[in-house]
Amino acid sequence: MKLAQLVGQRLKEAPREAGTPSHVYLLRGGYARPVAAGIFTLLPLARKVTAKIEAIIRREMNRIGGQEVLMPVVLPEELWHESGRASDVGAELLRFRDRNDKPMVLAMTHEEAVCQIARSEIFSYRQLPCMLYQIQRKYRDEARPRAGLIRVREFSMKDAYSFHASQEDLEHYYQQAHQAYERIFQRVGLTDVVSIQSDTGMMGGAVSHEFMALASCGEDTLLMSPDGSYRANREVATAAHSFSREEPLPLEKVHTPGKQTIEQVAEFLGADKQRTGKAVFYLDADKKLVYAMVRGDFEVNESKLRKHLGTLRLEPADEGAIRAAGAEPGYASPMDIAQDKARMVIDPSVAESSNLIVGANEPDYHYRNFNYSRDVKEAEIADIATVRPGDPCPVTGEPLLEKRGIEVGNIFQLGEKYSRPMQCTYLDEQGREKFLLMGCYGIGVGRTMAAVMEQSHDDYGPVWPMSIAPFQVHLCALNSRKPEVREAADRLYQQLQEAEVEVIYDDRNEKAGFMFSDADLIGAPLRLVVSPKTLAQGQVEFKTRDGSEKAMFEQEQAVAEICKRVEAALNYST
RNA sequence: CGGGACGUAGCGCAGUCUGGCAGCGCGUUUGACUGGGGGUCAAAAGGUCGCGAGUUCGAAUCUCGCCGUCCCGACCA
Repeated sequence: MKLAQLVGQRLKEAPREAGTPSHVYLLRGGYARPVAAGIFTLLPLARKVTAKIEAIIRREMNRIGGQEVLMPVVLPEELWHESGRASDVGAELLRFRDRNDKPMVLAMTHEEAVCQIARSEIFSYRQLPCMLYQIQRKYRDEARPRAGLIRVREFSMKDAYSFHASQEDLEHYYQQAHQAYERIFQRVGLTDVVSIQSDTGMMGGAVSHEFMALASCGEDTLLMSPDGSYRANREVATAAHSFSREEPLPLEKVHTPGKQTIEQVAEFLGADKQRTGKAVFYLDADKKLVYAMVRGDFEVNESKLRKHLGTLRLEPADEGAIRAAGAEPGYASPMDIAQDKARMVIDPSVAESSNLIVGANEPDYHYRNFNYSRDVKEAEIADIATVRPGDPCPVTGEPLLEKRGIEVGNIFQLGEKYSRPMQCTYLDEQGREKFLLMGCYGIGVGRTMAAVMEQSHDDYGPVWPMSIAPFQVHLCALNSRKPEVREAADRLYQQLQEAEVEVIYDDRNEKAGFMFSDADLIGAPLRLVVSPKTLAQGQVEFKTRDGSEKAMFEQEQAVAEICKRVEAALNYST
């Protein structure tokens, strides 16, 4: 391919909307163009990269017995009613009607569709286990797309679904999938990927892991022990706190005029925030009030709370709802909540501490010396506190580190979550009808490309690993109007093509710096430069994009060297 | 959905406060020179100033409404 004909202009300056490195280089390098918020066209460079990522995914899915299928993007909404998710998910699911006024949706994932196949095609334990996968587009009507291809509304995803006759078999396969994912991310060149415990969220199921590419622009927050033995999404992370108990002192009502926040109360009473209790009110999916309480120096973790409550939605409660349960906003007391009007969930940081300052349930008053076991009759105790960096690791006890990550993949043990409502059954050896046990496994393709860019770039552009580079070699002919340069470069171009090396050839009559800048933005791992200077020595210049190597070769040697390196880099073995 | 910023040529921006010919740099086209990190000179093409109303002799500029994009938060397999 000649660079002059490559569609996708390189830009000297980044468009204003681009913030993160991958977003900047996707736009500057001519990889992708925005069509609407969170909706992109992939230009040839990006499509070459994603095609290579997809090929790697296919190989690894096939290796663990995957069978590729292709399910539709447009699905009847009734399928989503069958699974029960039509009412669980909100506006992210784009719903519309077809010409016959039939309610339809754009698939945001394909559990329902694959269940429909499973129940019509899988009848016997003899067919199990099996796994179906596809690489297909998904649409999620995200409230806030961001960071280029990292969070988009329409995207390409590899999604896989496995079916099993037993929990043991599901768990065994889950391990295989986990290993396949590690191979995939290694092969695409992601250097910092960790699998972490995660929230199952709307997918449901018992066990799940997220694969996180560590990157500062990542939107997920991870907590890790320094030795890496504990890794969890902040949504589920726990800490091994120890709380000190003291002899309970008598309750004492104190005047705290106008002091509503923890900061104000603690400062006014000259106490540490650790000596206070913080009340936070929510409304669950049924609009029932939830009273959540953590120690004053903690924050309520809504993911953990949601999971504990078994609800998919939580919203902050307004003052009216709080008052309706007999609580005073700003001065809420855990002792005066009408039990039938609110669910009270108390974090161990409160339940296991002594003599805390809490609200007195009337304006401008707090209590000192609140003790959960003495002062509260009925409440649920659950870990609902957000873990902070520095908190003690639940495994090693060391201070936890906080990192940011891009979720490039995830795997779930779904069990019967979908097979039961959708009636996906098979007959076991005894002829009994049973529900299929399912696992599901996703990888975001475009997001993976962006994550590689985030992890592998310099000030001039992406530095692609050979395995997914849009081109393997960038050939520059400097001063190409000189016949000897053109002749030598043309010959190199031809030889490389004949050797089936993927080469981008820049024979434009441009200044060296201009051409090098374009080459940096395209990011091919190897570069050859032909110029009057190199030809004076009968040679061409060889460079690696990462700057680690530079050498002069005779032409034939150069071709041989390139072939050798391309082959070596792609010859992946496990 | 809450808060903030922005919308003028393909990209980056000035002009808007204080109404009066639509500008600059880069990129693109043509030619010459140049030749190892976005070069120089000359010429050229390229605009419903986000959209719609209104005020005015006159609106990119003032007023009202709408749309879009980005950032922070909420939300999110």
